[in-house]
Amino acid sequence: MPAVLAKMELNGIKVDVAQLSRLSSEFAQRMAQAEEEAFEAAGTHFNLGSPKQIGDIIFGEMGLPGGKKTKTGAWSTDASVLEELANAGHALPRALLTLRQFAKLKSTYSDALKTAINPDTGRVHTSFSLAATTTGRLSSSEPNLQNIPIRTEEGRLIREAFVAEKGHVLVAADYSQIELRLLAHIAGVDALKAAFKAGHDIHAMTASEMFGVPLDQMDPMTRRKAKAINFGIIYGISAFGLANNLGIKRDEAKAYIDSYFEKFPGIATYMDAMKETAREKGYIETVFGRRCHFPGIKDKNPAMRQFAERQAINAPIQGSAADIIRRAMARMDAALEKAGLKARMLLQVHDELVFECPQDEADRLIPLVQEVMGEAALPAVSLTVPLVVEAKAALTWGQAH
DNA sequence: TCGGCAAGCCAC
DNA sequence: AAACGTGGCTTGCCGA
Repeated sequence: MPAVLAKMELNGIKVDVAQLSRLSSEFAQRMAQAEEEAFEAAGTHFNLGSPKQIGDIIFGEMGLPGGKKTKTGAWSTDASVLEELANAGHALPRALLTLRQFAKLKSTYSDALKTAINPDTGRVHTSFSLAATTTGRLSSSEPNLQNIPIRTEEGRLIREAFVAEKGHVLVAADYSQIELRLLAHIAGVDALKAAFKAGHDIHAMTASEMFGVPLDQMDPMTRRKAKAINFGIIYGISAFGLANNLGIKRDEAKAYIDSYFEKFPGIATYMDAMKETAREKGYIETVFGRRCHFPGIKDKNPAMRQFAERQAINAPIQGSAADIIRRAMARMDAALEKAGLKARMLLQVHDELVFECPQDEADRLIPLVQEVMGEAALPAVSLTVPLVVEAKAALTWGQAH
């Protein structure tokens, strides 16, 4: 296994070539159909892959209500813009969304993964960079296996093409809500810590606190709003960003954020503390004391400074999570060997580890992995929230979730 | 033909 | 003035 200073290569993962080929054909057909519908709706032929031409047609010739502009001043034609127009009943934006979806899946995944197969091993070997991110996360490239689709039904088919060797299974083990748990620990938010200790649905609980809806009457939309806010908090939220994300007015977003800070006052204190630390020291620390530096925190440009402030809010959380899973990975091979397991660690996806093992080994592998990952902060740090690791074995990566 | 930027989009 | 964190890949487009 080649290993150089800044990169490491793990074992590689098997992909089902025939399945990828079937998907490429399927996606090509769906693209062709969407192209036909797009040209029909536009009443003219143009380059459907060119955002600029799309903008000219939709907002120029067709005169549909334009929304956002890109930073160069062109009409934005991104998914949120097209989605709004499609929902208003316009055929061209709907066709373009479909076309974009399948073009993405085909070019970036089903086609590219086939060419990434190493002929010697018959497997796909990514490269993990160890020092490429500001927070201490790994990154993955050539090919990137940390952004394999999962959120849509069609995209999930790509993940189903990652398979175990004959007689083996894949085991996916992921930390449940690790960043929110770390936020609760680092910021010392008792209400959040209590919820995690009790094993409650954290987004539902947040929604209940903020909107005064009893847990047993929680509706999906209210929970969704709370979920977006929870993520926003981790990212150094702004009313503008939340409004954009949820498709609501800025006033409404601001009211949500104010309400959140009122219910969980420890959060605002935490955010201010991180900004101040970054300003005074130039860096923040993860729970293990690893430092992340933010030179932009003193920039004369306010936008640069504010960006650095949001980074300083996010980095202790994201960085601590990166530390924890790295500690688990560092201990994993020895733990597997000690337990007499043949399992191999194949991939890391920020809060998830993927293993391959003989079929009859999975029942022993799963509790071991859960223990190593769950205890990974110890003995250096004793977290005040539990770390929960969900793990499942299956024949494909998609089914292991 | 090549490199780089912009736009867009996939993941956590 | 800008506007929610961390990445990588693909296409279109423009200039060398």
